[in-house]
Amino acid sequence: MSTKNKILDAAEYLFADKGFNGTSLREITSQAEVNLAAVNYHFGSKKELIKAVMSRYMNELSPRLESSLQVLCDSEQPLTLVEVFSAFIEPLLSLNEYKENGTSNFLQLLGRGYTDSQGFLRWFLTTQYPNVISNFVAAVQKAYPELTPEEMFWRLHFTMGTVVFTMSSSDALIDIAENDFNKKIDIAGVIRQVIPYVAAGVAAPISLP
Amino acid sequence: MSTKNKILDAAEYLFADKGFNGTSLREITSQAEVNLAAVNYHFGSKKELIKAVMSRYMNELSPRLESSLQVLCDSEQPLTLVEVFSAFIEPLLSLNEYKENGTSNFLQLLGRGYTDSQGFLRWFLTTQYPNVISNFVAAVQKAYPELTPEEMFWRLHFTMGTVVFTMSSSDALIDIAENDFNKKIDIAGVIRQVIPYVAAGVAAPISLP
DNA sequence: CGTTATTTTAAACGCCTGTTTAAACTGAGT
DNA sequence: ACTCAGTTTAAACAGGCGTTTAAAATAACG
Repeated sequence: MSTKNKILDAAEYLFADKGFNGTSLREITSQAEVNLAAVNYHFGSKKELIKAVMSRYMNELSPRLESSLQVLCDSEQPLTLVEVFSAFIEPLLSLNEYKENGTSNFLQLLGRGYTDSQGFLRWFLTTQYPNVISNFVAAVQKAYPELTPEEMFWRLHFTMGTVVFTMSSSDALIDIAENDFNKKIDIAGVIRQVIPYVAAGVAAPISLP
Repeated sequence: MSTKNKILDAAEYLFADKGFNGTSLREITSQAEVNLAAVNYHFGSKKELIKAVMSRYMNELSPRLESSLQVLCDSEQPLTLVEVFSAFIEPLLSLNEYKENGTSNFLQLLGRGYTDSQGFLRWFLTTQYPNVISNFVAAVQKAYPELTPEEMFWRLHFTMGTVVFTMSSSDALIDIAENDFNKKIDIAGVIRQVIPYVAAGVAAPISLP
Protein backbone atom coordinates (compact mmCIF):
# COMPACT_ATOMS: atom_id res chain seq x y z
CA MET A 1 0.00 0.00 0.00
CA SER A 2 1.42 3.33 -1.06
CA THR A 3 2.05 6.16 1.36
CA LYS A 4 -0.48 8.27 -0.49
CA ASN A 5 -3.23 5.71 0.03
CA LYS A 6 -2.29 5.06 3.64
CA ILE A 7 -2.75 8.76 4.27
CA LEU A 8 -6.05 8.90 2.37
CA ASP A 9 -7.46 5.95 4.32
CA ALA A 10 -6.44 7.28 7.70
CA ALA A 11 -7.63 10.79 6.86
CA GLU A 12 -10.97 9.52 5.64
CA TYR A 13 -11.59 7.56 8.81
CA LEU A 14 -10.57 10.38 11.13
CA PHE A 15 -12.28 13.16 9.18
CA ALA A 16 -15.54 11.21 9.24
CA ASP A 17 -15.23 10.59 12.96
CA LYS A 18 -14.03 13.93 14.27
CA GLY A 19 -14.49 16.43 11.48
CA PHE A 20 -11.96 18.27 9.37
CA ASN A 21 -11.13 20.92 11.93
CA GLY A 22 -11.07 18.34 14.69
CA THR A 23 -8.46 16.12 13.06
CA SER A 24 -4.78 17.07 13.01
CA LEU A 25 -2.21 16.01 10.47
CA ARG A 26 -0.27 14.40 13.30
CA GLU A 27 -3.20 12.15 14.15
CA ILE A 28 -3.56 11.20 10.51
CA THR A 29 0.09 10.45 9.87
CA SER A 30 0.53 8.51 13.10
CA GLN A 31 -2.52 6.36 12.35
CA ALA A 32 -1.26 5.89 8.79
CA GLU A 33 2.21 5.10 10.15
CA VAL A 34 3.90 7.55 7.85
CA ASN A 35 5.97 10.64 8.46
CA LEU A 36 4.24 13.91 9.26
CA ALA A 37 5.81 15.71 6.32
CA ALA A 38 4.39 13.14 3.90
CA VAL A 39 1.05 14.92 3.78
CA ASN A 40 2.54 18.17 2.58
CA TYR A 41 4.85 16.32 0.22
CA HIS A 42 2.10 14.28 -1.47
CA PHE A 43 -0.86 16.64 -1.21
CA GLY A 44 0.58 20.10 -0.65
CA SER A 45 -1.65 21.12 2.23
CA LYS A 46 -4.36 19.92 4.56
CA LYS A 47 -7.04 21.59 2.44
CA GLU A 48 -5.86 19.70 -0.63
CA LEU A 49 -5.91 16.48 1.37
CA ILE A 50 -9.55 17.10 2.25
CA LYS A 51 -10.35 17.62 -1.42
CA ALA A 52 -8.49 14.43 -2.32
CA VAL A 53 -10.43 12.39 0.22
CA MET A 54 -13.72 13.69 -1.13
CA SER A 55 -12.69 13.32 -4.77
CA ARG A 56 -11.80 9.68 -4.32
CA TYR A 57 -15.44 9.02 -3.41
CA MET A 58 -17.01 11.44 -5.84
CA ASN A 59 -15.13 10.00 -8.79
CA GLU A 60 -16.44 6.59 -7.85
CA LEU A 61 -19.96 7.72 -7.06
CA SER A 62 -20.77 10.43 -9.54
CA PRO A 63 -20.84 8.32 -12.75
CA ARG A 64 -22.89 5.58 -11.10
CA LEU A 65 -25.30 8.15 -9.75
CA GLU A 66 -25.59 9.89 -13.08
CA SER A 67 -26.40 6.74 -15.00
CA SER A 68 -28.81 5.56 -12.33
CA LEU A 69 -30.71 8.84 -12.55
CA GLN A 70 -30.42 8.92 -16.33
CA VAL A 71 -32.37 5.66 -16.58
CA LEU A 72 -35.15 7.22 -14.56
CA CYS A 73 -35.28 10.42 -16.58
CA ASP A 74 -35.27 8.57 -19.90
CA SER A 75 -38.05 6.21 -18.92
CA GLU A 76 -41.43 6.89 -20.53
CA GLN A 77 -43.62 5.92 -17.60
CA PRO A 78 -44.46 8.30 -14.75
CA LEU A 79 -42.13 8.48 -11.77
CA THR A 80 -42.74 8.36 -8.03
CA LEU A 81 -40.55 10.21 -5.58
CA VAL A 82 -39.77 6.97 -3.77
CA GLU A 83 -38.34 5.69 -7.05
CA VAL A 84 -36.23 8.80 -7.41
CA PHE A 85 -34.77 8.51 -3.94
CA SER A 86 -34.37 4.78 -4.31
CA ALA A 87 -32.24 5.45 -7.36
CA PHE A 88 -29.71 6.84 -4.92
CA ILE A 89 -29.50 3.76 -2.75
CA GLU A 90 -27.76 1.35 -5.04
CA PRO A 91 -24.89 3.66 -6.01
CA LEU A 92 -24.53 4.77 -2.39
CA LEU A 93 -24.49 1.24 -1.05
CA SER A 94 -22.07 0.20 -3.79
CA LEU A 95 -19.49 2.32 -1.98
CA ASN A 96 -19.40 -0.45 0.59
CA GLU A 97 -17.99 -2.86 -1.97
CA TYR A 98 -15.51 -0.27 -3.07
CA LYS A 99 -14.32 0.22 0.49
CA GLU A 100 -15.24 -1.03 3.94
CA ASN A 101 -17.75 1.33 5.57
CA GLY A 102 -17.62 3.31 2.34
CA THR A 103 -21.26 4.36 2.41
CA SER A 104 -21.36 5.65 5.93
CA ASN A 105 -17.91 7.21 5.75
CA PHE A 106 -18.83 9.13 2.64
CA LEU A 107 -22.11 10.39 4.02
CA GLN A 108 -20.47 11.38 7.27
CA LEU A 109 -17.82 13.28 5.36
CA LEU A 110 -20.53 15.04 3.42
CA GLY A 111 -22.13 16.07 6.69
CA ARG A 112 -18.85 17.35 8.05
CA GLY A 113 -18.27 19.32 4.90
CA TYR A 114 -21.49 21.18 5.29
CA THR A 115 -20.78 22.48 8.76
CA ASP A 116 -17.00 22.45 9.09
CA SER A 117 -14.80 24.87 7.22
CA GLN A 118 -17.56 27.36 6.47
CA GLY A 119 -19.00 25.73 3.41
CA PHE A 120 -15.95 25.45 1.23
CA LEU A 121 -16.81 21.81 0.57
CA ARG A 122 -20.24 22.75 -0.67
CA TRP A 123 -18.57 25.07 -3.13
CA PHE A 124 -16.16 22.32 -4.14
CA LEU A 125 -18.88 19.75 -4.78
CA THR A 126 -21.31 22.03 -6.59
CA THR A 127 -18.63 23.37 -8.90
CA GLN A 128 -16.79 20.10 -9.48
CA TYR A 129 -19.76 17.76 -9.76
CA PRO A 130 -22.70 19.84 -10.96
CA ASN A 131 -24.31 17.04 -12.97
CA VAL A 132 -25.24 15.03 -9.91
CA ILE A 133 -27.36 17.87 -8.61
CA SER A 134 -28.96 18.88 -11.90
CA ASN A 135 -29.86 15.28 -12.75
CA PHE A 136 -31.46 14.87 -9.39
CA VAL A 137 -33.49 18.06 -9.77
CA ALA A 138 -34.66 16.90 -13.18
CA ALA A 139 -35.78 13.55 -11.79
CA VAL A 140 -37.71 15.13 -8.93
CA GLN A 141 -39.32 17.61 -11.30
CA LYS A 142 -40.52 14.73 -13.45
CA ALA A 143 -42.00 12.97 -10.44
CA TYR A 144 -43.64 16.06 -8.97
CA PRO A 145 -44.03 18.77 -11.63
CA GLU A 146 -46.38 20.94 -9.53
CA LEU A 147 -43.54 22.04 -7.25
CA THR A 148 -42.41 25.60 -7.87
CA PRO A 149 -38.66 26.10 -8.25
CA GLU A 150 -38.52 27.80 -4.87
CA GLU A 151 -40.31 25.03 -3.04
CA MET A 152 -38.14 22.54 -4.88
CA PHE A 153 -35.05 24.41 -3.75
CA TRP A 154 -36.01 24.29 -0.11
CA ARG A 155 -37.26 20.74 -0.09
CA LEU A 156 -34.14 19.44 -1.75
CA HIS A 157 -32.01 21.21 0.81
CA PHE A 158 -34.19 19.87 3.60
CA THR A 159 -33.66 16.41 2.16
CA MET A 160 -29.94 16.93 1.87
CA GLY A 161 -30.01 18.07 5.48
CA THR A 162 -31.97 15.08 6.68
CA VAL A 163 -29.76 12.52 5.00
CA VAL A 164 -26.45 14.18 5.64
CA PHE A 165 -27.20 15.07 9.21
CA THR A 166 -28.58 11.65 10.04
CA MET A 167 -25.57 9.97 8.56
CA SER A 168 -23.07 12.24 10.23
CA SER A 169 -24.42 11.16 13.59
CA SER A 170 -25.44 7.70 12.47
CA ASP A 171 -22.96 5.88 14.68
CA ALA A 172 -24.36 7.44 17.83
CA LEU A 173 -27.95 7.02 16.65
CA ILE A 174 -27.47 3.35 15.75
CA ASP A 175 -25.95 2.74 19.18
CA ILE A 176 -28.94 4.27 20.91
CA ALA A 177 -31.43 2.50 18.67
CA GLU A 178 -29.79 -0.92 19.07
CA ASN A 179 -29.94 -0.49 22.82
CA ASP A 180 -33.54 0.73 22.90
CA PHE A 181 -35.00 -1.84 20.53
CA ASN A 182 -32.67 -4.81 21.09
CA LYS A 183 -31.86 -5.52 17.47
CA LYS A 184 -28.92 -5.13 15.17
CA ILE A 185 -29.20 -2.09 12.91
CA ASP A 186 -26.93 -1.19 10.03
CA ILE A 187 -26.57 1.74 7.73
CA ALA A 188 -28.77 0.09 5.11
CA GLY A 189 -31.54 -0.20 7.69
CA VAL A 190 -31.32 3.50 8.42
CA ILE A 191 -31.51 4.30 4.73
CA ARG A 192 -34.60 2.11 4.43
CA GLN A 193 -36.19 4.22 7.15
CA VAL A 194 -35.18 7.56 5.72
CA ILE A 195 -36.48 7.07 2.19
CA PRO A 196 -40.22 7.10 2.95
CA TYR A 197 -39.57 10.07 5.22
CA VAL A 198 -37.86 12.28 2.67
CA ALA A 199 -40.13 11.12 -0.14
CA ALA A 200 -43.17 12.17 1.89
CA GLY A 201 -41.47 15.43 2.82
CA VAL A 202 -40.74 16.40 -0.76
CA ALA A 203 -44.22 15.28 -1.79
CA ALA A 204 -45.88 17.30 0.95
CA PRO A 205 -48.91 19.30 -0.19
CA ILE A 206 -48.02 22.83 -1.26
CA SER A 207 -48.76 25.33 1.48
CA LEU A 208 -50.85 28.30 0.36
CA PRO A 209 -49.25 31.72 0.98
CA MET B 1 -23.49 45.49 30.46
CA SER B 2 -21.57 43.10 32.66
CA THR B 3 -18.39 41.36 31.53
CA LYS B 4 -20.13 38.02 31.87
CA ASN B 5 -22.88 39.05 29.47
CA LYS B 6 -20.48 40.68 27.04
CA ILE B 7 -18.67 37.35 26.85
CA LEU B 8 -21.88 35.37 26.46
CA ASP B 9 -23.09 37.58 23.62
CA ALA B 10 -19.83 37.47 21.72
CA ALA B 11 -19.43 33.74 22.26
CA GLU B 12 -22.97 33.06 21.08
CA TYR B 13 -22.46 35.00 17.88
CA LEU B 14 -19.11 33.44 17.07
CA PHE B 15 -20.04 29.90 18.07
CA ALA B 16 -23.11 30.06 15.83
CA ASP B 17 -21.05 31.37 12.94
CA LYS B 18 -17.91 29.27 13.14
CA GLY B 19 -18.66 26.41 15.48
CA PHE B 20 -17.34 25.65 18.93
CA ASN B 21 -14.04 24.17 17.81
CA GLY B 22 -13.62 26.89 15.23
CA THR B 23 -13.88 29.77 17.67
CA SER B 24 -11.01 30.68 20.00
CA LEU B 25 -11.26 32.38 23.34
CA ARG B 26 -9.11 35.18 21.96
CA GLU B 27 -11.64 35.89 19.22
CA ILE B 28 -14.43 35.91 21.78
CA THR B 29 -12.73 38.18 24.29
CA SER B 30 -11.51 40.62 21.67
CA GLN B 31 -14.97 40.92 20.12
CA ALA B 32 -16.42 41.31 23.63
CA GLU B 33 -13.71 43.86 24.44
CA VAL B 34 -12.76 42.14 27.67
CA ASN B 35 -9.56 40.55 28.90
CA LEU B 36 -8.70 37.05 27.75
CA ALA B 37 -8.51 35.71 31.29
CA ALA B 38 -12.07 36.85 32.00
CA VAL B 39 -13.51 33.72 30.40
CA ASN B 40 -11.69 31.39 32.75
CA TYR B 41 -12.39 33.68 35.69
CA HIS B 42 -16.15 33.87 35.12
CA PHE B 43 -16.85 30.48 33.55
CA GLY B 44 -13.93 28.24 34.50
CA SER B 45 -13.25 26.80 31.06
CA LYS B 46 -14.28 26.98 27.43
CA LYS B 47 -16.50 23.92 27.83
CA GLU B 48 -18.38 25.58 30.67
CA LEU B 49 -18.79 28.69 28.54
CA ILE B 50 -20.41 26.59 25.82
CA LYS B 51 -22.80 25.14 28.38
CA ALA B 52 -23.59 28.63 29.68
CA VAL B 53 -24.38 29.92 26.19
CA MET B 54 -26.75 27.02 25.57
CA SER B 55 -28.31 27.19 29.03
CA ARG B 56 -29.20 30.84 28.60
CA TYR B 57 -31.39 29.85 25.66
CA MET B 58 -32.68 26.61 27.08
CA ASN B 59 -33.81 28.26 30.31
CA GLU B 60 -35.75 30.78 28.25
CA LEU B 61 -37.12 28.26 25.75
CA SER B 62 -37.80 25.12 27.72
CA PRO B 63 -40.68 26.38 29.93
CA ARG B 64 -42.39 28.07 26.98
CA LEU B 65 -42.02 24.92 24.90
CA GLU B 66 -43.29 22.73 27.69
CA SER B 67 -46.42 24.77 28.26
CA SER B 68 -47.06 25.10 24.56
CA LEU B 69 -46.91 21.34 24.14
CA GLN B 70 -48.84 20.76 27.36
CA VAL B 71 -51.82 22.63 25.94
CA LEU B 72 -51.78 20.31 22.96
CA CYS B 73 -51.51 17.14 25.02
CA ASP B 74 -54.29 18.19 27.39
CA SER B 75 -56.71 19.09 24.64
CA GLU B 76 -59.58 16.68 24.10
CA GLN B 77 -59.79 16.96 20.33
CA PRO B 78 -57.64 15.01 17.92
CA LEU B 79 -54.29 16.44 16.90
CA THR B 80 -52.58 16.86 13.54
CA LEU B 81 -48.84 16.71 13.12
CA VAL B 82 -48.80 20.17 11.62
CA GLU B 83 -50.33 21.40 14.86
CA VAL B 84 -47.66 19.63 16.86
CA PHE B 85 -44.84 21.15 14.88
CA SER B 86 -46.52 24.52 14.80
CA ALA B 87 -46.54 24.44 18.59
CA PHE B 88 -42.79 24.80 18.30
CA ILE B 89 -42.84 27.92 16.19
CA GLU B 90 -44.16 30.46 18.62
CA PRO B 91 -41.70 29.64 21.42
CA LEU B 92 -38.87 29.45 18.93
CA LEU B 93 -39.73 32.76 17.30
CA SER B 94 -40.19 34.34 20.72
CA LEU B 95 -36.43 34.02 21.10
CA ASN B 96 -36.20 36.89 18.66
CA GLU B 97 -37.89 39.20 21.16
CA TYR B 98 -35.65 37.94 23.91
CA LYS B 99 -32.57 38.66 21.81
CA GLU B 100 -31.78 39.90 18.32
CA ASN B 101 -31.38 36.95 15.92
CA GLY B 102 -32.22 34.75 18.88
CA THR B 103 -34.10 32.14 16.88
CA SER B 104 -31.53 31.58 14.21
CA ASN B 105 -28.60 31.82 16.61
CA PHE B 106 -30.10 29.21 18.86
CA LEU B 107 -30.89 26.79 16.06
CA GLN B 108 -27.45 27.26 14.56
CA LEU B 109 -25.90 26.54 17.93
CA LEU B 110 -27.99 23.40 18.18
CA GLY B 111 -26.68 22.31 14.82
CA ARG B 112 -23.10 22.98 15.84
CA GLY B 113 -23.60 21.03 19.01
CA TYR B 114 -24.65 17.96 17.13
CA THR B 115 -21.57 17.74 14.98
CA ASP B 116 -18.87 19.57 16.92
CA SER B 117 -17.36 18.17 20.08
CA GLN B 118 -18.50 14.61 19.42
CA GLY B 119 -22.00 14.84 20.80
CA PHE B 120 -21.34 16.14 24.26
CA LEU B 121 -24.00 18.78 23.70
CA ARG B 122 -26.57 16.12 22.88
CA TRP B 123 -25.78 14.50 26.19
CA PHE B 124 -26.02 17.85 27.94
CA LEU B 125 -29.42 18.70 26.49
CA THR B 126 -31.02 15.28 26.90
CA THR B 127 -29.90 15.01 30.51
CA GLN B 128 -30.55 18.61 31.51
CA TYR B 129 -33.79 19.20 29.65
CA PRO B 130 -35.48 15.80 29.25
CA ASN B 131 -39.03 17.16 29.50
CA VAL B 132 -38.82 18.97 26.19
CA ILE B 133 -38.19 15.72 24.38
CA SER B 134 -40.67 13.56 26.26
CA ASN B 135 -43.45 16.12 25.85
CA PHE B 136 -42.77 16.27 22.17
CA VAL B 137 -42.84 12.49 21.82
CA ALA B 138 -46.14 12.40 23.68
CA ALA B 139 -47.65 15.01 21.39
CA VAL B 140 -46.54 13.20 18.23
CA GLN B 141 -47.84 9.92 19.60
CA LYS B 142 -51.23 11.50 20.19
CA ALA B 143 -51.32 12.84 16.64
CA TYR B 144 -50.13 9.63 14.99
CA PRO B 145 -50.63 6.66 17.35
CA GLU B 146 -49.99 4.01 14.67
CA LEU B 147 -46.27 4.78 14.64
CA THR B 148 -44.21 2.10 16.35
CA PRO B 149 -41.67 3.37 18.89
CA GLU B 150 -38.84 2.51 16.53
CA GLU B 151 -40.29 4.38 13.59
CA MET B 152 -41.07 7.23 15.91
CA PHE B 153 -37.46 7.24 17.09
CA TRP B 154 -36.07 7.50 13.60
CA ARG B 155 -38.54 10.01 12.30
CA LEU B 156 -38.01 12.32 15.23
CA HIS B 157 -34.29 12.19 14.70
CA PHE B 158 -34.76 12.78 10.99
CA THR B 159 -36.85 15.81 11.89
CA MET B 160 -34.29 17.05 14.36
CA GLY B 161 -31.72 16.60 11.63
CA THR B 162 -33.71 18.47 9.03
CA VAL B 163 -34.40 21.46 11.23
CA VAL B 164 -31.03 21.68 12.90
CA PHE B 165 -29.06 21.13 9.74
CA THR B 166 -31.11 23.59 7.73
CA MET B 167 -30.75 26.23 10.40
CA SER B 168 -27.06 25.70 10.87
CA SER B 169 -26.52 26.53 7.23
CA SER B 170 -29.47 28.88 6.95
CA ASP B 171 -27.38 31.98 6.31
CA ALA B 172 -25.76 30.46 3.25
CA LEU B 173 -29.05 28.96 2.04
CA ILE B 174 -30.94 32.23 2.43
CA ASP B 175 -28.24 34.02 0.48
CA ILE B 176 -28.52 31.57 -2.40
CA ALA B 177 -32.31 31.59 -2.33
CA GLU B 178 -32.58 35.39 -2.25
CA ASN B 179 -30.33 35.54 -5.28
CA ASP B 180 -32.11 32.80 -7.21
CA PHE B 181 -35.65 33.99 -6.57
CA ASN B 182 -35.17 37.75 -6.15
CA LYS B 183 -37.03 38.19 -2.91
CA LYS B 184 -36.21 38.86 0.69
CA ILE B 185 -36.28 35.72 2.83
CA ASP B 186 -36.02 35.55 6.60
CA ILE B 187 -35.70 32.79 9.12
CA ALA B 188 -39.47 32.75 9.72
CA GLY B 189 -39.97 32.13 6.01
CA VAL B 190 -37.67 29.14 6.13
CA ILE B 191 -39.55 27.77 9.12
CA ARG B 192 -42.83 28.18 7.24
CA GLN B 193 -41.34 26.04 4.47
CA VAL B 194 -39.94 23.38 6.74
CA ILE B 195 -43.07 22.63 8.75
CA PRO B 196 -45.13 20.97 6.01
CA TYR B 197 -42.01 19.05 5.01
CA VAL B 198 -41.29 17.52 8.40
CA ALA B 199 -44.97 17.03 9.16
CA ALA B 200 -45.36 15.03 5.96
CA GLY B 201 -42.16 13.12 6.71
CA VAL B 202 -43.28 12.06 10.16
CA ALA B 203 -46.74 11.24 8.80
CA ALA B 204 -45.33 9.13 5.96
CA PRO B 205 -47.09 5.81 5.46
CA ILE B 206 -45.48 2.98 7.39
CA SER B 207 -43.21 0.92 5.17
CA LEU B 208 -43.86 -2.82 5.31
CA PRO B 209 -40.83 -4.95 6.30
C1' DC C 1 28.33 0.67 -10.67
C1' DG C 2 27.44 5.43 -10.62
C1' DT C 3 24.24 8.97 -11.18
C1' DT C 4 20.16 11.02 -11.14
C1' DA C 5 15.09 11.33 -9.24
C1' DT C 6 12.00 10.32 -5.99
C1' DT C 7 10.63 9.53 -1.48
C1' DT C 8 11.21 9.44 3.54
C1' DT C 9 12.96 11.31 7.64
C1' DA C 10 13.95 14.16 11.98
C1' DA C 11 14.08 18.56 13.37
C1' DA C 12 12.80 22.96 13.53
C1' DC C 13 9.86 27.05 12.28
C1' DG C 14 6.40 30.59 13.75
C1' DC C 15 1.94 30.85 15.21
C1' DC C 16 -2.12 29.83 17.79
C1' DT C 17 -4.52 27.33 21.50
C1' DG C 18 -6.66 27.04 26.53
C1' DT C 19 -5.19 27.93 30.98
C1' DT C 20 -2.66 29.95 35.01
C1' DT C 21 -0.20 33.33 37.63
C1' DA C 22 0.50 37.25 40.38
C1' DA C 23 0.10 41.92 40.47
C1' DA C 24 -2.96 46.00 39.83
C1' DC C 25 -7.23 48.01 40.23
C1' DT C 26 -12.18 48.87 41.90
C1' DG C 27 -15.83 49.84 45.04
C1' DA C 28 -18.15 49.08 49.21
C1' DG C 29 -18.31 48.49 54.49
C1' DT C 30 -16.37 49.82 58.78
C1' DA D 1 -8.88 56.43 55.37
C1' DC D 2 -8.22 51.56 55.61
C1' DT D 3 -9.44 47.02 54.68
C1' DC D 4 -10.81 43.37 52.03
C1' DA D 5 -13.51 40.85 48.56
C1' DG D 6 -14.42 41.01 43.82
C1' DT D 7 -12.74 41.98 39.41
C1' DT D 8 -9.58 43.15 35.71
C1' DT D 9 -5.12 43.11 33.75
C1' DA D 10 -0.60 41.87 31.28
C1' DA D 11 2.40 38.33 30.95
C1' DA D 12 3.75 33.94 30.72
C1' DC D 13 3.01 28.85 30.41
C1' DA D 14 3.12 24.32 28.14
C1' DG D 15 1.44 22.16 24.33
C1' DG D 16 -0.63 21.57 19.69
C1' DC D 17 -1.09 23.26 15.08
C1' DG D 18 0.20 23.34 9.73
C1' DT D 19 4.16 23.95 7.20
C1' DT D 20 9.14 24.07 5.76
C1' DT D 21 13.87 22.68 5.66
C1' DA D 22 17.79 20.04 4.55
C1' DA D 23 19.80 15.77 5.06
C1' DA D 24 19.30 10.76 4.65
C1' DA D 25 17.44 6.70 2.41
C1' DT D 26 15.58 4.44 -1.45
C1' DA D 27 14.44 3.59 -6.38
C1' DA D 28 15.18 4.07 -11.30
C1' DC D 29 17.94 4.13 -15.20
C1' DG D 30 21.95 4.47 -18.45
